[in-house]
Amino acid sequence: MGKEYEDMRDEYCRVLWDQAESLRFHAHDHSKRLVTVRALVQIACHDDEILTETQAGEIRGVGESIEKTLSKEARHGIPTECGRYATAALAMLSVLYEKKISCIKKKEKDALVSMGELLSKGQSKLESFRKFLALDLILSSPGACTAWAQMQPLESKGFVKRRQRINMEGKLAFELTDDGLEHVKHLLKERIGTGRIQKIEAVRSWHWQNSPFYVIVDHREGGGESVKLGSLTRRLQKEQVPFRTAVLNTGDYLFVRASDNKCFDAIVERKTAVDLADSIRDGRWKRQYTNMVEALNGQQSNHNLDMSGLERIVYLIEGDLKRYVHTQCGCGCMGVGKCGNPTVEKLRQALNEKRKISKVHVVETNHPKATTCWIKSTLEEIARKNGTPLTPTKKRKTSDIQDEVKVQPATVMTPSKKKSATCSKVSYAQLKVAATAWNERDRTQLTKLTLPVLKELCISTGENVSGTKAQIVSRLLEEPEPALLVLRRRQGEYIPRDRTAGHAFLCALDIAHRQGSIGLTKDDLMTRAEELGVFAGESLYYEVGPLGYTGWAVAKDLLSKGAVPLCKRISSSRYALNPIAGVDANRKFISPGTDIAAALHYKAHLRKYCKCKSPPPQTLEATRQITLEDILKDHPSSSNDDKTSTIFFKSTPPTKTKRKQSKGLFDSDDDDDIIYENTASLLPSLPVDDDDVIIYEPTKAPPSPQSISNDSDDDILDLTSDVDSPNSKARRRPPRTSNRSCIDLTLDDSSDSD
DNA sequence: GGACAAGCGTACCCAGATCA
DNA sequence: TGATCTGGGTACGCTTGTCC
Repeated sequence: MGKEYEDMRDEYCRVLWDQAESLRFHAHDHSKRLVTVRALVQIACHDDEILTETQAGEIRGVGESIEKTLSKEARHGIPTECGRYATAALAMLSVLYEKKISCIKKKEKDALVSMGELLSKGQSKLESFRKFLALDLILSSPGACTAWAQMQPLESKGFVKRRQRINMEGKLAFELTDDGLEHVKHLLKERIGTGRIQKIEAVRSWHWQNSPFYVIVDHREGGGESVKLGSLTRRLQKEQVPFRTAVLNTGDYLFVRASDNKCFDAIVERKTAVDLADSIRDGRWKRQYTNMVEALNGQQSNHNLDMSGLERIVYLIEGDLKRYVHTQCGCGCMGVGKCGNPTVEKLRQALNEKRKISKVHVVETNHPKATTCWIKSTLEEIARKNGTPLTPTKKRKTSDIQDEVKVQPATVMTPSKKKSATCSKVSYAQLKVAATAWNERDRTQLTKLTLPVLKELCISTGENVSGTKAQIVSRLLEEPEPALLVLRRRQGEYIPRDRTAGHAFLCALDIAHRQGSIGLTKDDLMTRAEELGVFAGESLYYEVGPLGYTGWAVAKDLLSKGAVPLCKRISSSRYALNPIAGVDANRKFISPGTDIAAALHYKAHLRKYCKCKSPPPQTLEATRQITLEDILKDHPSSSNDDKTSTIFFKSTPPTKTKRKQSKGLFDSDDDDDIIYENTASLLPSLPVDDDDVIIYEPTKAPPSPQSISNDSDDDILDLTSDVDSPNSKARRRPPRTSNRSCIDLTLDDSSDSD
């Protein structure tokens, strides 16, 4: 039996409420108080149990200082009053929820609750020692009431809408939004006080006896408080990933075949940002690496496990390093996690050093959820490659059911937005003929095909299906897209269209990223994107209307669209690719912006849009073009067991990828491989025949980077390049905002004007 | 089976409002 | 004052139905 823990959400909210109250009397603490209340509401509305301050600290809006307050002030064993809520946020949501439900039942449209009613009813649902101030006091001084202050974050979260109603008490009325309704339904039921402590058991295993493959989790990960109390094991359980915990000498996770205890694919070391900094500081980083190398070489064993199937080491880095920079010491050390720890730059340097090593992969995720999804997809892929797909719906043992908290039903894989992608009317045989003609670049054969077949082929290869037959055939004869872009489109995730401003920005950022820049300013990005020639319009600076169009409007989409935005602002004035992977609403793994940008940039070179001389290396998994095998394997009627359009994430061992040359175990590779090595293992790959060797046939081989240019890493954009551009008409010279020339593109970031 | 048009959805872009 | 946010318009691409 695992140790029992306590859900601390209510207690943390009490602590933050008290802190917000104490800040009420100091005008200069106003913003600090707002932050505290916002954090309080975030914790109050959090879906899952929060067992530790570390877990609380993972929540958006809960920073380091609040985390510290929680660890100092929170006490265990305080039950919430029976039938009451510990926070005003939940009490008010409960009032609005009841009103909304009654309106839905009565088929009334207006579910508004007046401010006065909200206060009085909310008070009755709140723990007895908490009070809303009187309505007139709140109206005269809205910030005075900490209970009422919790309404604003609820509005910001989109749970509640505020309306002006002159005839209602307080002249304001509130309504639960549809989003809010969906979210609070279970939350309110679960969080109402029972007068006793809710105990939660640490999850130690799930269904591993019944599965052909399972994950072994180091028991310190599975149950250790310092590493977030097995939040990951509960997530594994939620995702129906079979696992058990055990003491591992090396690594945190292993993928094991049940029949013979053989480990497959990777030995995984998970590190949070702070843990990474700590381990570098105290020497564990080197020690653990040496141990893992020995394990990989068969010089070390873990209990009865057969380690011969291990092919690589994976570092799973969880969380944004920058978020944990310690500034409170005031000494200027800027250490991650605590004073004296290495800085973000040092950590990045350490990770980049690991990326240079073949057989070592660094995967960055933004959240334990993304980490879980990576583990799940890797295990699925291992099982699939070894001919025994996971069957998570096997009959459960009673003991397992007892161990369970709440297991969500198996998530349905994201269906394609396009109907035709999943509801193919084209038979496998027809598609095979079409794909073969496509593979051989045979225009005559392609022209003989029917339009539906050609359109199906377009979908499989990621091309648009519109246009006449001749247009479609011509489109299909272009260089194939990188497989990663085809996958992302099918996931319904945002990709800027070809030759738009967004496409150009990502190409420019890709170059900067590979040159080691820590980000580009708006001006710099505009200038570089313009000079690439990727943008099909006259100019990104084209002046239209009183304000003048700068093409910059699309930047907001790059920063916001999709489950994992492609870009991020790294400071108030600098933009960079998002290096961190994540998951979408259906818990499918989403590749990071760095990979998508590399794929788009590579495509721009394949199709001769881009004039630069620094194309992404052909050796990257992100630039792997879609192949005949990919298309056929993905057809619902292919021989594959999986009849859906599910695309697994292949964990391609370096020895089997199309690397030009492997210099041997743990030797540094060419610099070309450095940047993208990190997520190569994550990149999706349509199931491939036989032994997964990816071979480009000479007839369809993409132009090598060398053929496009024989550049070195520090090459510059050669705008005198004789690459034929379809957009070869004279381009308007962008208005210069600085003295930067194209040569500036080679400058390292330190030289960037800001 | 192919071509075409209408209707619809989405990405892109514009322009005014708001924020820092 | 410059940057960002946001709502609305436009163009493009996709789906579906119809006609040849």
